[in-house]
Amino acid sequence: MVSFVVSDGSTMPVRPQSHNQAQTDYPLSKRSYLIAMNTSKSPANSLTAAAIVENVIKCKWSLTVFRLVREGVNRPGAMERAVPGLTTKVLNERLLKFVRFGVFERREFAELPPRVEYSLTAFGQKFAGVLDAVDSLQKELPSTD
Amino acid sequence: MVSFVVSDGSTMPVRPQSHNQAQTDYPLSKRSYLIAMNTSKSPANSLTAAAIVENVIKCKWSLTVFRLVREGVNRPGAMERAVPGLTTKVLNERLLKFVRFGVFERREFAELPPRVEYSLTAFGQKFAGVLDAVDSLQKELPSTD
DNA sequence: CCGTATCCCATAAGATACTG
DNA sequence: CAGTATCTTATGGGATACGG
Repeated sequence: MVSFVVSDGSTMPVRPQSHNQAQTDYPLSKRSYLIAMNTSKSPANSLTAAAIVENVIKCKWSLTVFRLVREGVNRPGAMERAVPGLTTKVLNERLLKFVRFGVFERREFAELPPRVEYSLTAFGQKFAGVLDAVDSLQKELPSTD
Repeated sequence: MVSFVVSDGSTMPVRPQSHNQAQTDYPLSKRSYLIAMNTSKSPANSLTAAAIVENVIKCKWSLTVFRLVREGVNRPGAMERAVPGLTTKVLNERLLKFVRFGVFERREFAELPPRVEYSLTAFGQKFAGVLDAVDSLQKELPSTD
């Protein structure tokens, strides 16, 4: 009977599985699961969408900031005031990332006091599609009642 | 003329803006941007979809692991082998989170050597809609050629 | 108002070893 | 094979202060 060597030197008997596939027989090669997941600094056009979403979203506040801008709360000060807990530092980190990845656009007005507004780029509009998918997920959740 | 006090005690003259809105006049109240963003440990049914996505996605490997399972690479060993750089520890952390949030289902077979398979739950299928949105984003990216 | 810099703590994550 | 534990390093993020 086939046996399986355990780390301590002992063996475990092997009951063949249905298809009894060898350990090399897996449906998927390593492929390119990684190629995009890099946290590189390069702009959007050298990354996959998945990588952009990861880079941009994997932060506690990313979705919040995105929604704010999308809904018109587009001045840093307003955003900070609208969301208790959101700090200047983190907000700016997110804004920079969104801008760097071509999701947000930054417009500065030559006024005093200074005024800056962020808005979605054309690509950012598409990006919103992801959030819409998230929202539609909501409907699938068991009711919280 | 109205002036604006700078931190050093000096003042900056203020040129009124188009609508010259007061600083309290912002389009959005604080609302519930936060309510869902908690990193609570509770299962899916007490969280919003956005929170689930954040909790589950805000990891370097989450999207990768999700795709693996979705495409049928559903045994931990296979996943680890399929993705260079993915470690046991991180993989298990992600698998546990996915299971806890009801995205993955874990099936254990009473065999030797032990076999475990993960698969998408019904909710997980819906979750995939988010990834589809990500993939469709890909088409909107400037060509990398 | 907008943005940057620092210091400090919490969490993420890679490497490694080990149990069932 | 599947999973847990531990240790160390890297990164995230909150608070605060400051400069344009």
